[in-house]
Amino acid sequence: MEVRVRYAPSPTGLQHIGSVRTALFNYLFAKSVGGKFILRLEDTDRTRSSERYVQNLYNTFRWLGFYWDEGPDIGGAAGPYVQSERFELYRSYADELVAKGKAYYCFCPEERVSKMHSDANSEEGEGGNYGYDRACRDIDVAVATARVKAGESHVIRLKIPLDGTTTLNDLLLGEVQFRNADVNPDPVLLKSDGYPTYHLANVVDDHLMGITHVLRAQEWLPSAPLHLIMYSAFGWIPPNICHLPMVLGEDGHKLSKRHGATALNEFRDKGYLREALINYVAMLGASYEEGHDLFSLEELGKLFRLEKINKAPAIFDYQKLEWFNGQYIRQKSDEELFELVLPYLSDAGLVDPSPDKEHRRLVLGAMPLVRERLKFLSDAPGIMAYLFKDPPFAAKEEFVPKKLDIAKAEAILALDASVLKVCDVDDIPGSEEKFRAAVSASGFKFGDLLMPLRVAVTGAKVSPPLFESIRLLGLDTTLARVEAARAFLAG
RNA sequence: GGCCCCUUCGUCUAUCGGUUAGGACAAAAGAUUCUCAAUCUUUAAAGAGGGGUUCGACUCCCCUAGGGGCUACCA
Repeated sequence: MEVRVRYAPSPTGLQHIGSVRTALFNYLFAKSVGGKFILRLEDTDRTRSSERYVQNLYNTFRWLGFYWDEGPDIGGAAGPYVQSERFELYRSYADELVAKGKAYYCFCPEERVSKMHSDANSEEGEGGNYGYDRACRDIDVAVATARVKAGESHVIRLKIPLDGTTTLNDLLLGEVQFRNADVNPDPVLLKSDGYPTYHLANVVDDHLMGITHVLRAQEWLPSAPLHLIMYSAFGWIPPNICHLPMVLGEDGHKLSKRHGATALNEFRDKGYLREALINYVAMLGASYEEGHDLFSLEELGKLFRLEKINKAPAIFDYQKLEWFNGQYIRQKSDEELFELVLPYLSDAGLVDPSPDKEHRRLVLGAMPLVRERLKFLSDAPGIMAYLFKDPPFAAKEEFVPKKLDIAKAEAILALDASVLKVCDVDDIPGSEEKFRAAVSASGFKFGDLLMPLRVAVTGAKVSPPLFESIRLLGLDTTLARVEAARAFLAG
């Protein structure tokens, strides 16, 4: 039988690390067994769902580069893939459960129920289960049906068995037993607005869409028995279920905004590469081959094994992700990196979005100089600005090598200028040779000779390699900057 | 409070009863070097605690502790 898995987000927020991780694991699992990966939009929360988040979802996955085989935007045989478009379905299935005596109409005002919850939470509880008191469970069906027909506002609740146990055979966790008395007492299946809750919709749709494996985050574990009870109420065979370990922030809590960047578009804007993100996230809570840790999406799809996933939650480590990012940046060719970095340079106003020949030459030529200095693509404008405009000079002290003074720095600059004038700046070893010769003649150290020049040319004590930079800029620009710096120091 | 899950270096992990407990990130030191990076070498760093089972436990079982999640007409 063909394996079918789904990613079923609700468009109530931006795509973030946690949800993308679930999606990725589903995708990799599907790939590893030649199955299908399906997207289903769970937009049954009418107040929180928004089209904006749907677009964010599409954008995110287009950027990441792994996509579903069936989904709202590309269609498929099991559609529609948007739950609001399947609206009528859920009512009829909920009614079916009522007819079977597995669910019931509930007329309790929402305020009564929520008051019950808040009371239960404020009392320093003496134990037992909180939640709905099942007041409507035993209303005569005929009476209840009549009230519904009369138009009375109501919800439909699932009858959780009062005793017995429900056993989940989790693909990762193994057998997990729940006493039915501990399960959320009679959860709502159909809301008073006629929309299903997650519980109903996910069970109905997973069944109708032929989902064979449900991989979801471990935060869903407590509702697994409820879903199992529903499957058996319908008389359906439940899918295989696997609860994935959660991703936590540095403080050990569920990853959220306060941990820093968590939304995928933030990572993209910051200049993370999709390869790095995918590679890192895939390795969070799982292991593949020992010995190396750089894997492409394709390799991960081949190597993925459910059994290799860890049960314990994993802490999201931004530093390790940064390392992956550096690795992938360094793998890029000059041309590839050029394309990646260009949007950042143009956003910073350094180059035109479609740069002229001279700017292309500069940017492309700078790629070998900056490649291993970029942690993020967004570092590019800061590192490369001096290539496009004369640097502002911050402070005179910047020019001064250790143990020297401003007058010495100025003298060094004068010397540098004279050496530069006899250099062929395209000949880097040759130029360096000439400067080394000047070292012995002047008595300054090689580094001391270059520091003021570096600051004059690049505007900072930390920069890409000096001689390469000078070659890119050309002798005229370089000498002009040296003169400007001398004037600055003298002034 | 109740229920459930989890527990190897700071972090991500390897180990499927017998290993000097391995690797990666981060950290520290060194090499290299025109700065900063990158790179290379080296170092430090772990089986939560207590009981069992066993000839032998990180590995299996139990208890304790700790961490996490859930406990909605949100998903």
